[in-house]
Amino acid sequence: MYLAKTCHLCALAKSRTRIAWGEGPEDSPIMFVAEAPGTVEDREGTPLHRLAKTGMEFNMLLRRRSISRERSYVTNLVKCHPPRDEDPSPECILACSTYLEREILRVNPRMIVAVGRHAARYLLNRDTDMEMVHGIPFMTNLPYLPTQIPVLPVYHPAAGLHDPNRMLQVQQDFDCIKPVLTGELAPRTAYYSDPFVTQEQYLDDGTWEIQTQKGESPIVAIDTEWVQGGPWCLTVSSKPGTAYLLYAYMKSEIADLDEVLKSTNSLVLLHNAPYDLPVLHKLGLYPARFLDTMNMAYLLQSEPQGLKALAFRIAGMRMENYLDMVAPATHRNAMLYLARILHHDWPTPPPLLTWDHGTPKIKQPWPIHKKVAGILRDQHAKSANPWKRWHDITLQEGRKMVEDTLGPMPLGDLSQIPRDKAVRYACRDSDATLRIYPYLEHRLRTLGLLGALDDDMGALPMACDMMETGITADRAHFAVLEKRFADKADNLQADIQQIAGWSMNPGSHDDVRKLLFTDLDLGKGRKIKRTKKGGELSTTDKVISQLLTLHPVVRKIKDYRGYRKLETTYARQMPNWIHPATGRIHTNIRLTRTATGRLSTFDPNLMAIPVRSEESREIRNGFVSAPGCTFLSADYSQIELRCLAHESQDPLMLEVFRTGGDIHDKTASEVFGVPIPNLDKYLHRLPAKRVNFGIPYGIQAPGLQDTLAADGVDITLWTQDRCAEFIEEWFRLYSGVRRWRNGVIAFARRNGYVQDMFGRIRFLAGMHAADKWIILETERQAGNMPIQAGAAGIIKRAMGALVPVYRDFTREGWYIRPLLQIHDDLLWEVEDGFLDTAAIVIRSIMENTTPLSVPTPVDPEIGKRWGEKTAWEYTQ
DNA sequence: TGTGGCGGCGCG
DNA sequence: AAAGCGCGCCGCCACA
Repeated sequence: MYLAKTCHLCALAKSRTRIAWGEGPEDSPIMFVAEAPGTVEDREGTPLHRLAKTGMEFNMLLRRRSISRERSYVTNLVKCHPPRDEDPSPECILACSTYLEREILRVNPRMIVAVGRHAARYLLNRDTDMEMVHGIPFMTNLPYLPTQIPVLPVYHPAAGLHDPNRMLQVQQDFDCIKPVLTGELAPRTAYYSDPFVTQEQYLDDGTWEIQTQKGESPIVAIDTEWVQGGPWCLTVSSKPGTAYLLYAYMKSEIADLDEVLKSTNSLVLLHNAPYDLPVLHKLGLYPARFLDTMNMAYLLQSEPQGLKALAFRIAGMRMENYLDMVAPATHRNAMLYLARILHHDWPTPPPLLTWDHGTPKIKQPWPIHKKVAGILRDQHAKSANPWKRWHDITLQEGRKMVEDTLGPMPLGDLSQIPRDKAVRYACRDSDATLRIYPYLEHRLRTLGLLGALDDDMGALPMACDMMETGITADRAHFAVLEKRFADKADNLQADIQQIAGWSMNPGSHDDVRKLLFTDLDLGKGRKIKRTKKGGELSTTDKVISQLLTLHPVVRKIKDYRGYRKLETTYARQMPNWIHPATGRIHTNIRLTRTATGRLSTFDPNLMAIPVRSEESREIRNGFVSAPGCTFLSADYSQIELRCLAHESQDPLMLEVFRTGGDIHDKTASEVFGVPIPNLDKYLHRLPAKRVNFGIPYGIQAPGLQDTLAADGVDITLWTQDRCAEFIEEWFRLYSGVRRWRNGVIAFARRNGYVQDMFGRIRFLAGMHAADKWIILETERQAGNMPIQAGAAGIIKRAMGALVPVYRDFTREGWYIRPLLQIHDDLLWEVEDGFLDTAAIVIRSIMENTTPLSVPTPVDPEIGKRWGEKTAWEYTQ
C-alpha cells in the first residue's frame, strides 16, 4: 500500500510532523486503534512505539495476555502528532478518519480494540462515557462496513501510567480482548439492551408486593427520593422490571412493608446506604438485614460506584440523569424566582475592583433588575437555561445580596414534574439496584469478599449514627483562635517581607523559592529535593528545615505556614460547619473510598483535626462535650505493629507484645546491644521508634534519614549508609517480618493483588510495570495494605459489635453516643454517671472482638474538651 | 470568574 | 529524578 509522506487534510499538516501510519499484517485478526502519535511516535513514525512509556506499557499488556503485537494491526485515529500532545480536534479526527476507514476495510479485522476515549467515540459512532462502556464489547455501527464487527473500548494505557486505579481498569479491559475474539464474550448489539425485562411495571397506587422464593428469604431493593423539605417517597423492587412507589405520607403502607420485611427476614438492598438508611428510619422503615450495593462495587475496585454506570454495565439499563429529569421544573422555579426579584427594590451593587494584566480597574456591575430582565427576555429562546444564567452572575455582582433575602434559587425536584415521569424515574433506581445485585454478589463470592462486605455493613450503622449525632463546637473559642493565629501569621508575613525587601507572599511556593534559593542562595552546595511534576526546587518543610541555621527567615516561613494552616483550615472554617439546628458539626463519613478499607471523613474532615503540638491542640478544645457529658476516647495501642506481629508471626515481635514490653525500647536495646535502662533518647530510642513506625510503610534509608533529621537527631551520625545499615539490622532482628513481606510481594506479583487477614483485597496494577520506580512503589503498597487493612478491619468489627450495645444502653435511658472513628480511635460522648460502665464495656469489646496472636489493648481517655484528654482509671 | 492541577500539610 | 502508606483540604497559579 502506498503511504503518503505528506497530507493536507487538516490543520496538523502545517506543523512539521511526520505521519505515523498504522503498522501490522494485512490479515490481522485484531486491530488496535489508539488516539494520536506522541513525541516518540512522531520521531519514529509508528504508533504506540516501544521506546515510549505508553508503547512499552501497551506491549507489556499484550505480552502478558499472549496477544502477539506482530500479528496485530496497530494504528491511530489521528496520524499526526498534535502540538503539545493536545487532544486532537474534532476537525482533525473527521478529516483523518478517511484513512482509518480504508485501513479497516483493507485489514478487515475480526475485532477492533478502541484504545482511549476518542477512538471509542469514533468507532461506537456516538458520544460515549468511558466509565460506562470500557471493557464492554459492542457491535460497530459504521455505515461503510459490509458486516459489522465487535469493537471493544478500553482505557488508554497512558491514562493508567499516572493513575494506578486507572491502570487496574486498563488491565481488566485488556483481559477482555481474547474472550471477545473467541466469541466467549458476546458484543452487545445495541447500545441500549435490557436483557432481563421486556416490560416495566412501576406502580404508585399504594399497593406493593414482595416476591418470595421457596425456602429463601426475599431480596428487596429499596431506594428513597428526597424533595425540598423532606423525604418524598420510597420505591421497592423484588422482581426485575417491577417496582412499587410508596409516598412518604403512606404511613400505614410503609408500616406494613416494614412488618413484612421483618417477618420474612428479607435482605434489603440499598445503593449508598449511609444516605438511604437514615431516610428510611425517618419514613418508619427499619431494615434488620441490609447490604449496600455501592459498597459491593467498592470492594471490587474496578467497577464504578455510581448506580447509573453500574446499571448500564451490568444490566444494560440506560438511566436518566436526575438534573435532566427535573429540568422543566428547574426552569419554572427559576422563572418564578426571577419574577420575585423584580418585585423588590435592590440597591445598586458597589463597584468592583478587578485586575487586568496587573493594572487595577473599576467595574460597575449592572443593577440586578436589569440583569434579571435580560434573562427573562431570553426565556423562550431555544436551549434557554435561566437557572444557569442566574448562577453565571457572580455573588459580588448582586447574587449574594438577592440570595441573602430570598434564599438560593431552588432546583426542580420530582414532586414538580409529571407524575408518571417521576414514578418511572424513582422506581428505576430500586429496579436497577435489584438487577445489579446478583452480578456483584457473584463476583464478591468468587473473590472471597463477602466477609469483608459483612464487616463494612456491620460498621455502617455506627457511622450513620456518628454523622447524625455530630459534635458540639464552641463558636467563640474558634473566633478567638482565628484572630490569634491570623495575627501571628500576619506579623510573620510582615517580618518576612521586611527581610526579603519585596512584597513577597510566604504562601506562594514561587515566592519562597525565589527568596530562599535565588535571593539568599541558601541551596548552594547542597542537594535540594525537586518537586514531582515541575521539577522545581522543593520548598517542603523537610527541605527548609535543613536551612534553619543558615538564615533566620527560614524559621519564620515555617512558623508562618503553621499558623496560616491553623487559621484557614481549622479555626476559620469550623464555625461554618456548625449546623444551625443542632449547634453541632456533622461530618460526612465515607466507607467506600480508601484502598485499604479505612473510613474517611469530609466536609469537614474531622479525622485531621490538629493534636500533635500544644498550640495546635487548642483547635481540638473547640470541640466540647454536651453539658453533663464527657468525651471518652478509646484508642488501640500500636495496632498496626500488632497486626504486623500477627501477620508475620515473627517470634521476637510476638514475644514483645505478649509480655507487654515496650516495642521501641526492646528494638533499640536489641539492635544497639544496650540494656534498656541505659538507652538514650536521641541515640537509640528515637531511631528505633522511627524504624518501627516506618517499616510497615516500606521506609528506606533516605526516608529514615529525613524523619530522623526532623526529630533533631544528629545527621552526621545518621548518614544514609548508617540508616540503610540500621534498617538491615532491624530486619535481621525481626527476620520473620522480612520473610513475610517478601512473601506478600511475591504473592502480589503472582496474583495481581494482596489480601489482609479478613480477606479484603487490594488489586495492584503496578507489579509488572515497565517502570522500575512504579514496581517499587507498588511493592510498598503491597507490604502496607495487609497491615493497614487489618487494623481497619479490627476496629470495624469492634464497631459492629458495639452497635447493639450502645443502642441498648440508649434504650435503657443512658446517654451514650459514638461521635467519631479516627482509624484506631473511637470517640464517644457519655453522660458523666455512665462513664465507667461505658469505658469498661467499650474497652472490653474493642479488645476481644477480634483475637490476634498478640493482645490488642485499648487505652481509654476522658475529657470535657477534646484537647484535654486524661487517662481514664477505673476507680471503684 | 470558576475550575483543576499542584505543592504542601493536617491526621492515623 | 524519584526513596513512607492511607486520606481531605488549603492557597496559589494557569487556564479558558
